[in-house]
Amino acid sequence: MLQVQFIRDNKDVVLAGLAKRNFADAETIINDVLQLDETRRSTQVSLDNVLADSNKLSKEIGSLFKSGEVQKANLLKEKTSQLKESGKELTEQLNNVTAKLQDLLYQIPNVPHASVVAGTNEEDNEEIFREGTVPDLGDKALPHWELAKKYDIIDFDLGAKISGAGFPVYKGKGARLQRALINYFLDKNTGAGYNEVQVPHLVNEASGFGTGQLPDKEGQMYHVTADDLYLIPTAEVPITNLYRGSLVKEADLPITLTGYTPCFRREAGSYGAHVRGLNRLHQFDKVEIVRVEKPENSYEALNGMVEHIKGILRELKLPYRILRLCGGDTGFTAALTFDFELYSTAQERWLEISSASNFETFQANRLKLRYKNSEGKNQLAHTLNGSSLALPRVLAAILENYQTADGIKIPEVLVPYCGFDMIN
RNA sequence: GGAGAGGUGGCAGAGUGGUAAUGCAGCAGCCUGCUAAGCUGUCAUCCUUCGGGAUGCCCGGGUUCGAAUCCCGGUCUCUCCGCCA
Repeated sequence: MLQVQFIRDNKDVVLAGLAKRNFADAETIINDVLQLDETRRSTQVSLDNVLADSNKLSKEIGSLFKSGEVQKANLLKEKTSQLKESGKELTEQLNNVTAKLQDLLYQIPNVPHASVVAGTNEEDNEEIFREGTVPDLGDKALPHWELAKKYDIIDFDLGAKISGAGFPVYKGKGARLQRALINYFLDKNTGAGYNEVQVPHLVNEASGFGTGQLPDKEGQMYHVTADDLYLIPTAEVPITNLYRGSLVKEADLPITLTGYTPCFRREAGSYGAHVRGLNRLHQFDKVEIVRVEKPENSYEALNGMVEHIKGILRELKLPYRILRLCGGDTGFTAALTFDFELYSTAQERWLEISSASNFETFQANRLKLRYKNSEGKNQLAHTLNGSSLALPRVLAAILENYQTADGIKIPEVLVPYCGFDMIN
């Protein structure tokens, strides 16, 4: 959520930023926000004055009672009723205007970073880096869902039986490879200084609000209505919310965390060939990294995260590219996002496997995540996160890119984690 | 699931109807020479015409001239019992 003060002071910047996202009616909404803010402030001044008068009277009445002047006190009491009335009215007005303002603020996405280009969808994203070689598999290359069947390592039908489509069952070496990937990713992250955490997979409403999944992405999360909890769509939610409402010491920054969780997404509205196999699931595993940073360090930190993820993909020897998302494709809460995509040789398409973002103060403002700066003042921190990595598509890419006539080779770095070097 | 206790600033911790003590930590300044201490101010949020004003004691209502304090509802934590991996 943007800060009203920021909008007030940087209206042009905000409008220009929202334009890069093709955010409809930006001008109207921003003007409404400013208008409501003004009304809010003037209403508050009026209310404050009424309350001040009322407080003054109360004090007088109090001291009159103390000195035994009951009659005078009772006379003053009558005067308070009118103040009470207008106080009530003004309070109602204030609540009203504040709620409206809040509603509007919740609808405004983050202002993109200066480096983000305008654009409407993924076609406008900029490729900024590419590395690794695409293996030549000839025309006998199988897509991962066929490989999974051939070697009996992932069973989509079984998953469909016990849960539904999009809930695969990993078996044998497939299950072991999953576990290997999780451990490998976590080791890479902790090796880079991230502190490992294990967090709940169900979160309350406040947490959903804190990181921005609620209210607008309500339909994407599984909602356990009996207890009013949500299954997490990403570890970002519980991990970032660890610091909701916190005032951290400057010396404790940066806070760097990593955690493995399953992720649950309803993916309402998804269909077609692009959701086959592991491409899009309702439940998948992911290892996440999260950082809380001082504002002046957050972009350097984002670059550090990008470099870190690059390192992992290099070790896995998978062909990948990095995109800087355009305004229209950048998530609601992010200011700058880099997507990592692996090349799926058999499907001949790029698969997103990581997204690293800087949210600046957008989440922190909702989370009330502040730190005491060097002047002793409380200041909103910057939050960042990235996947390192999302498992299913990495697995898909490994299966497809490492397939041979004899079976699927295991990438070297994963062999110690798997305990085997071939799936056949 | 049943019973009880509790939720006060960054932290600790008073306050049971008259308008949030105190300590520690942080920040600024002053002073002092001895392993850092002392003193002063500041130290939640909003508004402000920069004089101040308002709000704030888990959340939402209510009673009252006046609520951290009393009442009702909710929520969370802790303890005990029950159930149980």
